[in-house]
Amino acid sequence: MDQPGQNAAFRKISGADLANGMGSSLLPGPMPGVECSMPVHTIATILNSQVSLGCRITVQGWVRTRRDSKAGLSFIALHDGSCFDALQVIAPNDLPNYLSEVVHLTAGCALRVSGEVVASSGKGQAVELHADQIDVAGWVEDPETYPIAPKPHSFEYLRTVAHLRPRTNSIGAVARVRHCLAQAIQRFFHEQGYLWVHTPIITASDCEGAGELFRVSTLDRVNPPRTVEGHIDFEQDFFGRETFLTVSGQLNVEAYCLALSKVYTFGPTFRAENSNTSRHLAEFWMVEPETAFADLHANANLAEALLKFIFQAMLEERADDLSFFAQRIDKTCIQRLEQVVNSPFERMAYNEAIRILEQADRPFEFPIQWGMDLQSEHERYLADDYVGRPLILMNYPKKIKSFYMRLNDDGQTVAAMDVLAPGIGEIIGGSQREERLDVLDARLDELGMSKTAYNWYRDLRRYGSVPHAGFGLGFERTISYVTGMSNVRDVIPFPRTPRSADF
RNA sequence: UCCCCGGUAGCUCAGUCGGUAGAGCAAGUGACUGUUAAUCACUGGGUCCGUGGUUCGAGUCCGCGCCGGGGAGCCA
Repeated sequence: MDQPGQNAAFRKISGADLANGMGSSLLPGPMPGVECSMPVHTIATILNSQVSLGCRITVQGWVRTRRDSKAGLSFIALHDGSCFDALQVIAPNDLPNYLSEVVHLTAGCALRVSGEVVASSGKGQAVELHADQIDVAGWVEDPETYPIAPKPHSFEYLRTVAHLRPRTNSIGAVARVRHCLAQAIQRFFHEQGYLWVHTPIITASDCEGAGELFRVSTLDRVNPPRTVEGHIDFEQDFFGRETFLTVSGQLNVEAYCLALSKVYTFGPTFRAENSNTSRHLAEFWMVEPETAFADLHANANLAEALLKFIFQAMLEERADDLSFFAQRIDKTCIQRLEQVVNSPFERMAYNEAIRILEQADRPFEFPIQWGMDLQSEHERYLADDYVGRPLILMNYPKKIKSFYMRLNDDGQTVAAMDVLAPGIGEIIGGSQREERLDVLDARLDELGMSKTAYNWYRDLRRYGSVPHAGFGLGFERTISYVTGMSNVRDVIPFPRTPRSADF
């Protein structure tokens, strides 16, 4: 109802706000100089009973389905993305545009609807909106070829219409889950006293060792400048040297770690690997905390606490979307999250893992041998079958791990760790870093890597070096694990993979 | 990049022995209905991924290419 004072509880909306997509926000408090006749509500607030029955309100969104009844009304399922469920709008046939517009609405049409919130006399919902005004903001020009029909689509097909797939139940739910997880990650680190460090996207380091790099260049592609030897002369490139998109913020964030103690990065990373699997993207997001005065065990504890915190947030904040995933995508996804939150992660040394694999009553394609890198089949056996919950594997042979990982006293293993999630595999890879300059240099020499290229990194070991540790959490793999969506291409808005950068 | 499988209506798929195209859903129209994956009837809808070949004749068989899926490697 338009009682004085009620509007004040909600931010008033202007046309400019609507154009900016702010119309459905529910920020409290008035905005000076902005006038509007009626508050605009998100569907979430209505379905959460935050709006009293009898209130006259406006909602805005897109039609999911329309059903007509000869009782003199139509039912419109209206969706605005604020929650999983659609709002049922009752459109009585005495609306002035009922015959001319309402009965022709199809999936995807954009509407502004005003009316009264009433108790539903149907079964599927508690409340509905009895419309007294329906404005069609945008029609679907050819309903027959509208790519998102009100029916199940394959995810493979939806990738070909990535600009419209967020209108589906699944991808919309993924978007809310992704946001919720991102917020929970930031909240966790903030509450733990970690600083978010914005490490560079462009890097000159061509041997971070984590994968193939994308080159960043402004040189003429057809006739690039050449050196006298005939090589491309990157001296004339934008940065005066060869540069790439980063594959990891780790080395840079270590510098801030050794000044601010507790730091993390959260941003996109890029790998030009020709990987064609359900777990790899050329552009993906990664969370990389780095903690000073921390050893591998503190690092593992942080990884476990982080995952438990964000999964708990999921259970509390996105129950609607989770129940959809449990119903349609992966029956076990909710109990899996509850189990992870409530039970300790298993910790296991690489040596022990090898012993267990040797004794497994199952043949492996790759025979078990100390010193080998664990294959997918081995990780799967350990995490899925032997342990059955998240598993932290630690202390791998140095030969299969990166140069910056701290050498253990046995001289054979390094303080590395992988967190393996059942059904997904590795979602976290991390280590305690080598803080001793002489040991680090020996490793660089051993691997034939240039010490001068790493001078600034070596400086950190020269000036007030301390033990420190960190890890990388694959954000898309985490979303996959939470939702049961089996392909990471379906948990990032616009996936980039080999031979595919559409949209 | 390697191995295996697939590409037919807007979508999901069937298509026998090589003989010229089918279903469900979606869409349109109508009937019915406080409906909710509504139901029922009718109607429209096809570059059978592309290309070359075999054949009297190719959705079907063969070569090459492109795209997609599953697995592997790389990794997060």
